[in-house]
Amino acid sequence: MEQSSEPLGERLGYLLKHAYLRFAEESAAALEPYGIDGRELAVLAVLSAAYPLSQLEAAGRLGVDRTSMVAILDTLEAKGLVARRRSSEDRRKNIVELTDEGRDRLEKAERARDELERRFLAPLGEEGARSLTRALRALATAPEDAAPEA
Amino acid sequence: MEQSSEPLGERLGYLLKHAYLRFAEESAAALEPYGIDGRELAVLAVLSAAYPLSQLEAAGRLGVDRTSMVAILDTLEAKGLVARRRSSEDRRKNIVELTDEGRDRLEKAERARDELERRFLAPLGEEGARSLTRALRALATAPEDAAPEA
DNA sequence: TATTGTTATACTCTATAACTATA
DNA sequence: TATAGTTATAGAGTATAACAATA
Repeated sequence: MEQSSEPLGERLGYLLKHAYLRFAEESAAALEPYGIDGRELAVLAVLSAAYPLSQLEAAGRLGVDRTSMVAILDTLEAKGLVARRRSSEDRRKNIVELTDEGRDRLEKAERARDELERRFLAPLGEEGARSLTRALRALATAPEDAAPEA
Repeated sequence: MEQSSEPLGERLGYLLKHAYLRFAEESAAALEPYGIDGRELAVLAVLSAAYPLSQLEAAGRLGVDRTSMVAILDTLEAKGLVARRRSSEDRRKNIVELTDEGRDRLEKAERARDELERRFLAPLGEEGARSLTRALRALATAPEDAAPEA
């Protein structure tokens, strides 16, 4: 008597997890030459905004909590890619800014990430890649949070 | 000067991770009434095969290592859903089988998982859901591993 | 010697609580 | 009192090494 369910490798949970894990693996490899990981790259990108951000603001935009942000910034600061300075307006706040090297690293690593995304999605074809991104966007956000697009 | 990269919420890594996390969250909620998690359900499903499996064989089919399998089976055995017995042919091996209650639980939890998958993918429509599954299947397996379908 | 199950250990990620300095 | 940054701690999850029984 065979089980009625599909093979394990077809289950949605398995597929989502392994698609993510495989991307994470390739992402680590693609960013390795730049000495940062995906999370650090996201922080650098956030900090490249038009106006300077505090640690808490940066954390809020990335959906990480402030204690994690401390650790990430410690690492990035040790690498010389960001600099903290006390806000003169509110001395509780740290303003975090990219160093020149941080800006340079961001630009190069972003190119590598972009190239990786293209390579990773290549097997799907152009229309398939667009369709996947659209679907993931719909699924990644809980229905309650979903803001109707303008 | 605005950054050239897309918003963080559009990055492939972010989308894959959060789509997975959201499914994992809903999956936990959907299975909660049955007293098992997704991993335990997968083990039960594997053990419902036509012929009995050893711990190592079960671990191999799920891609978990044998030390993790020990812990999962400890839990499932404590819940009365599986039973271990020494193989009489090779006394190093544990044959693991579903109990009657395990079989019953598997059936009910599988229905809940199936229902969850449908509900989770509903926003995509029927064709969108099929297309996503197809894409994830292509991405979840590394190109080298990809076996051409018969 | 190699394999199966087991235990112990370590390492990463993340979440929580508590401390400090400032407001 | 509340907020921003920090530190310490604990909890999942996973990987590695070593051990006992058996082959």
